[in-house]
Amino acid sequence: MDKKILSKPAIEAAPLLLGCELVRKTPEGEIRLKIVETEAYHQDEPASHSFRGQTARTAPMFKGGGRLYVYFTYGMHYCLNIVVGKKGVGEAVLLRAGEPLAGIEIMRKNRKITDVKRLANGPGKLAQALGIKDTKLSGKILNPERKYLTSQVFSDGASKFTRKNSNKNFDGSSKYADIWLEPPKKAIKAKDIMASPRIGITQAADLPWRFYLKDNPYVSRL
DNA sequence: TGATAGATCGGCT
DNA sequence: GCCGATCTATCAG
Repeated sequence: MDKKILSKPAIEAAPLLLGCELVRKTPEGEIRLKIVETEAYHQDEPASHSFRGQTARTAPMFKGGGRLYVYFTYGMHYCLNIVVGKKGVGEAVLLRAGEPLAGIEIMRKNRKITDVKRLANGPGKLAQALGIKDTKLSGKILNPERKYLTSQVFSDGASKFTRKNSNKNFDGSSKYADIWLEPPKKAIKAKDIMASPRIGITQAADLPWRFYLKDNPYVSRL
C-alpha cells in the first residue's frame, strides 16, 4: 500500500482509498473486501471525534497515518477507520462499505446472513463482517504487507499461517493489526468517484466528504 | 450525577 | 419511512 496515501489529509486520502482492498487474516482464512465507500473526518470540524481534542478513545486518530481507529457506537455497533495524516493531527477515514472478494463464507457466518450485497454495505456491517467485536484493534498498525506476502504463507495455506503467527497476531498482543490494505487491482478513474454529504451526522452535514464508487451495488445507499 | 445525542441496523407499518 | 435496541462520551447543573 502506498504510504503516501496514508500520510495525506483525510479529505485527500478518502477518495484515494476507494478501490483499495482491505484484507484480514483470521484463523478461519482470509477475508478480502474492495473499499467502495469512505468518509473523511478532520479535527477542525465538529462532526469528528477528534474535534474536542485527544481522549483515550480518540488517541489513535492523532498518532499518524497507517493505524486503525475502531469505535463503539449506538450501544451495539463498531466502526472501522483508517487513520491518515501526520502525527499530532487527529484525522481518519471511515470505511463505510465494501464489496466482498474473498472469505465470503466467513463473512456470512459473522453477519448471520447470506446476501452478499448486504454483508458490508454500511460501516457497522463492514466491521461485523470482518469479525470485529471490540475495540482491541484500535490504535494498531496496519500490518506491513511483506509480513504475510511470503511464499511460505501462500504455498502452505491458512493452517500453517495460523501456527506461524498465532502468538503475534491472533491473541491481540502485537502492535500490528492482522489487517492491511492493498492497492486497487485496476486503477480507479476520477469520473467513477462520486462525492456527497456524509451520512448519519447533524453537524457540518453540508460538507461533501463522503466518497463512493459510481454505480457500485455494494455502497450503503445512493 | 443525570440527561441526551450519537460516524447504526434491522424489523415493522 | 419510523422506531427501538443498548451503551458511551460529553455536557449541563
